[in-house]
Amino acid sequence: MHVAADAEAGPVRAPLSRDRVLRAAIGIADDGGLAGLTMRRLAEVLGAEAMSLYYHVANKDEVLDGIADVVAREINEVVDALEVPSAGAQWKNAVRRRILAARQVLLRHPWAPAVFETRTAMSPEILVYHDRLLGLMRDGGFSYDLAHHALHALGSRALGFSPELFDPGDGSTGDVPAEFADRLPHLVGMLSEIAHDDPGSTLGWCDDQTEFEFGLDLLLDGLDRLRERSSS
Amino acid sequence: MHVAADAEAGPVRAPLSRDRVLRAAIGIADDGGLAGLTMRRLAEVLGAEAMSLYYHVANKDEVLDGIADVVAREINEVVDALEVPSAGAQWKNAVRRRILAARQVLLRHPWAPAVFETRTAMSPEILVYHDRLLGLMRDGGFSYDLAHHALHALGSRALGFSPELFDPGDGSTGDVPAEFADRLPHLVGMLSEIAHDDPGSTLGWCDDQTEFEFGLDLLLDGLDRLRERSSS
DNA sequence: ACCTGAACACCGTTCAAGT
DNA sequence: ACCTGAACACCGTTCAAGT
Repeated sequence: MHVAADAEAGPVRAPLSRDRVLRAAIGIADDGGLAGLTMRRLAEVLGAEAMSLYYHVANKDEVLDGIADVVAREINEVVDALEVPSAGAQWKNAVRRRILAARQVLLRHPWAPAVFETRTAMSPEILVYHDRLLGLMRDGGFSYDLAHHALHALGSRALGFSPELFDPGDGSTGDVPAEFADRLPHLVGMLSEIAHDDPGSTLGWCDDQTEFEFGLDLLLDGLDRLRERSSS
Repeated sequence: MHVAADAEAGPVRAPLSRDRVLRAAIGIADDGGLAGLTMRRLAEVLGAEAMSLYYHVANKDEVLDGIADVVAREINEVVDALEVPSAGAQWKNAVRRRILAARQVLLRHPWAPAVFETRTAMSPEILVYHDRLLGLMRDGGFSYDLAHHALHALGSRALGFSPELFDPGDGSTGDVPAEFADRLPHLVGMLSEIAHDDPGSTLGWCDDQTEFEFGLDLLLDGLDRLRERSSS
């Protein structure tokens, strides 16, 4: 009787924990974006009241710190499984492979770059990630000084993303050529040529992956040249 | 009498306008950062009620679009005053000077990069800025295809900023070396060497301007090499 | 130890109403 | 045409209270 009554009140919800809170938060962000991640919605998904979260997490900022760290751990697990030789001139390929692998993880969590950028405290896992990247550069013969500059130069590209400030070829610029043709001659010229080169695409289509790799290789090639110069 | 009564009610406030709203918004952001920019605070500064703003501006997003565009116009005014030769090999210096001038404007509006990054619609002034940048590359002999890649590779660096995902040398990493020394050997090694090279500074101090220029020159040098290769 | 209800101090925004 | 008061539907968070 008592047992039946308990059952009627619903199955006893698994107790909350910091870990369950963070996993639920990632699920919400993956499904509906960062805007949907509120403390109230988070509690709802967990079958609890919003105020219960504060027993396991200090505030929303700690939730954001936490999910950034979980994603960074996921990245570290993936890149640590990579086995790429990194001695001498091979450093560049090793770093490149690592960064592109990290990028694949981030593509599964499109909200993560925005969270990384708002964090002020360093996630422990992101520190580990950069430490390993530094290690690969050291294998290539980088001084700490050059490696330090390199980390700054790569910036978020080191983690596999590159915030698109504006997409010079997205629809918003492509569909007003007539109006701005005389005021934006080079932009219009560029976009029409891109459309011509790739007639099947919508005007101004850009391949994110191609552009990411172009910028990454530009930086890695430049760094490799500086490495050669400094070691000779 | 009537006049005195009116005077007692306070001087008649200048009427609102879209322009006054945007200027006030920039003032708030300059003084207290983006977090302080709320519709209610904005109205208060203007001596009006929050709801009055909606007669001049559709919503807060339009305020953010607007102040981004005003800053971009300020940048365009500064860089258009530059007179730097850009023909042939001189393109690189012209682009470099332009970008560093844009950066100086952004340093006066530290909140602006964050706003640029959240805008989805392109600001007309930012389109103009990039159109001129494309023009300089064309002067240097770039194909539209290479110039297009170049804009993607530069990303926000074209506008004079580079979001610091993490500062490998800021205080938060510098003051836990003992605890993480074994887990982060390269990071700790790098930071201690930087501290040694610059004993007067706090551990891990980084010169933003120096790092910005390092990354920028790495990209520009790489692009120049591609330009030479393609034109030969 | 873990969870909750009620309440507070904020947001952006709508809508009907004032001049 | 321009501005406002009252109100709505949200936020994150505190605090005293429940088990």
